[in-house]
Amino acid sequence: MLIGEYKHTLDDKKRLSLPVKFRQELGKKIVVTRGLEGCLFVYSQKEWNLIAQQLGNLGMGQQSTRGFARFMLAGASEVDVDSSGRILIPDFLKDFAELKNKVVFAGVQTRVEIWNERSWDAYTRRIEKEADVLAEQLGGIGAI
Amino acid sequence: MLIGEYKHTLDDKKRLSLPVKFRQELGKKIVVTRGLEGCLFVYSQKEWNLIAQQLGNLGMGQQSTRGFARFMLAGASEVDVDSSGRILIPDFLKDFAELKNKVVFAGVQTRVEIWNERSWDAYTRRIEKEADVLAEQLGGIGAI
DNA sequence: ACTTATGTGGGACAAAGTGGGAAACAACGC
DNA sequence: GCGTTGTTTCCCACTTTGTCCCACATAAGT
Repeated sequence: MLIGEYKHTLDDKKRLSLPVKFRQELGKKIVVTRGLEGCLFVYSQKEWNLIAQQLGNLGMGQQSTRGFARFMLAGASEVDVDSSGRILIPDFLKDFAELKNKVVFAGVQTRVEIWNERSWDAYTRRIEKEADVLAEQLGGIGAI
Repeated sequence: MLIGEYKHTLDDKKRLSLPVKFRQELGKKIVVTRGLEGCLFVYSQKEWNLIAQQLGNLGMGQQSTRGFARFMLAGASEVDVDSSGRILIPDFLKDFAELKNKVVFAGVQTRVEIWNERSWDAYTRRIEKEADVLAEQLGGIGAI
């Protein structure tokens, strides 16, 4: 399971080293795509196949699902992990997520998210405040 | 069942020894996550899997559950217990809970909580004052 | 008082993360 | 065609952090 939070640096050559804890589970070929709330989603090849299949199953019927499928599929990029555990972030994804020198990796079970540091800090601060309320709601379904 | 209160020290290397009474029940691999009221939650691998599964079942459709899943999952860290019964607290969790040199372990049935000493003292003092009121509320449902 | 268990500290070593240079490659102008 | 420029890829090296191991101190039990 992919969990945890790590701060890494995106260097001038657009290289980004993956946290060691994620390397084994992600494998040598991974998929990076546009995510929600302005971050990037990272999947292992295997997980990506499942996601792609589910997006395909949504069908062509509705405009909104077509849009979401395009968002995820067209925004996807297959990248190799190099010998020192680093990946190259394509320009359009770097721009999309507004990645600067400092980025945050966040493991969320089946995927890893890549955030611009400032956005992540702002997001977590907001969620922290809401966490108590959310916990109460979820408590009702026995989650905690 | 995990019960009791223990004061331990977090050293310069961010090492923290677990109270002996908790070691057996928690096992060799444990999970530390962001908790509520500014403390950390500690679960055994087994307990954590139950929680992670329920969080996974929430799906990534809704914004609020996505937020809470990120809070709990990205806020989590799987840590090993070393040969002398110590764990390493990641930086972001140390910052989150504002842990200083002295911390408090509190056993709460299925989980252990880790508190900054001052927050714990303040929290318990507050709860003590409210205890009689809380007891009345709980008395109404036959708990006490 | 002696032995055992527990909590704490420090030093040595290994590994992770990061930066920079050299080689390979393509695009461009002269 | 040739050289220049800029980009990409690979490899090496440095710095910091994490990990392991051992030692000491205090407390508890015999």
